Parts: sequence; C-alpha cells; structure tokens
Amino acid sequence: MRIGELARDTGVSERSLRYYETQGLLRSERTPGGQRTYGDWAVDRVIRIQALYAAGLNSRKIAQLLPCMRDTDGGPSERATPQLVDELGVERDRINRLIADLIRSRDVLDEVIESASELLDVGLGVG
Amino acid sequence: MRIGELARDTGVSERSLRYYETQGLLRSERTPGGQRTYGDWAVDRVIRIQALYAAGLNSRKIAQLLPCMRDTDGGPSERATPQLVDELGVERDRINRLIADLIRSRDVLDEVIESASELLDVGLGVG
DNA sequence: GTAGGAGTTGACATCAGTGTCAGGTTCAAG
DNA sequence: CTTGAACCTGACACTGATGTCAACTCCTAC
Repeated sequence: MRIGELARDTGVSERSLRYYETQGLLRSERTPGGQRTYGDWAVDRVIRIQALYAAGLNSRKIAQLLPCMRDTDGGPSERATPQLVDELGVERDRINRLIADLIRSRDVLDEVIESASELLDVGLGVG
Repeated sequence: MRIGELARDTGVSERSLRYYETQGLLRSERTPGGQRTYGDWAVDRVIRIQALYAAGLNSRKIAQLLPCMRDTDGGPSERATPQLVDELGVERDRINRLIADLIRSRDVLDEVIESASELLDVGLGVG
C-alpha cells in the first residue's frame, strides 16, 4: 500500500509517517518513481510506534527498541544491549508510575462527572 | 511556606509553580514584600495538578476542573457545567484508552527486558 | 546595616512531534 | 497526451510546559 492508505488505516497523518521514516522507525520500499510502498505489517508497526510515543518514549529509544521485539515485519532480529535493558527498566518504572497517576486522575474525573450528574438529576427532579 | 520549599516538597520547579499561578491553577498569598506564600494544602494540589498534566489535560481544563473537586484548600466550591462534564467524559475515555495502551507498551518493554535477561543468563552460563 | 540566599518579573530558548504550505513529480484513468 | 488525485522534498510555524538568564528586590542572620 502507499502512504495515503497507511495513514487512513492507522489514523496517523502522512506527515508523521514520513517523520517516522526519518527517525528510522519505519522503513518503506519505493516505487521506481520514488513513492513509498508498505506491506501490511506496517499497520501494526505504526500503531505500536504510536503506543510507545504515547508512553512517553522518544524516537531514539523507540528506534533502539523496535528491532528487539518480535514483529510481523521480520522477526526478533536483534537483542537488547545491557545498557538498553537498563534504560528500558527505567522507562518501565516510569510508565508504571504514570499508569498509577492516570488511574487516580481518571477516578478524579469520574468523581466530578458522577457528582455533577447527581446534581443534575436532582435539578431535573429525578431524585 | 515559600516557593522554594513548595518546589522541594513537590519536586516541581519554581518556574512551573509560577506558571501554574498565571494559569489560575494555584493561588498564593503574598508577603508585604511581594513574595509568594502557600499553606500546606498547596503540596497536594500541586501534585494533583501534575497528575492531571500527565494525564494529558491542558491548563485550561485543569483550571476548570480544580474548583469542582473537593480539596483540602477550600471545599467542593463549584459544580461542573454540563458542557464541562461532556468534555471531562471525552478526556476520561481518552485516558482509559491511554491506560490500555500504556499497559500494552509496558508489557512489550517487559518482554524485551525479560528475553534480554534470559539471553544474558545463557550467556553467563546460568541456563 | 549589610551580606547573601531566596524570591520577583520579563524575555527568550527549547523540545519533539505535528500541521501546513509551496513547488514540483508520479500514477491511474479517460 | 492530458487531467487530477496522490505523493515527493523542504521549509517554516506552532504548541505548551519548562529551562534559563538578567536585573532587581526581599528576608534572615550576623
């Protein structure tokens, strides 16, 4: 598939897909005319890249990480260096803390939403 | 307490604390000389602000949200407007998706870390 | 009162991913 | 061929929280 379709399938902008390529996160074949071509594996990979971005990893770490995970596009290919393992451990701990914070924040939102809804119900005469 | 202590207690920079104030997230008393003074309640509030930032809310939404939650500094004070409740619902859904993504990403990290450690063990002759 | 650490405001920089526009090329369809 | 949608590169802007620096003032301890 070409870049437009990949963008549509993943919900990621063409701009970002090209950016990922410059960062070494996403490879593409080229048509004789120079247009990017992707296999089906690209969809999963892009989604995974997005998830890692969302987890707060930057391009550099994602680029190091990707070849160490088994993927539809090739295989496990590379293994993580001890230093990378260290860094990933730090990231994992950060993510765990982040998840905990997120759950708390979500619960706060829930509480506010809930109590506002109750007030609304009262206001509507439901209570 | 003054700003330096609050920064130390919360791990948030003075710069950010002043920024929060400009955004209407954090009030302060002032000494006659103009220096900021905070009560103990500020520590919890700052930590909560940070958590909401981490959850991807921007200053504006946090500012709307804060007065709607019960807090050590005053009370429930205000109630959420229907429109705000709507917006918060959207945020909550986003946060829930984010949490799910984060868990997946963390598991990916765990897997890479795990398998690298195993390889390392083998390399060390443990296996 | 004075030294110096702590605080003040204001301005500018940064980061990193993404949006967007310009000017040109490629590809598929008629 | 030609037309128009899709794609290419390159450049610039933005966002928004935070870092940093400058020039100045306040507060505490001596």
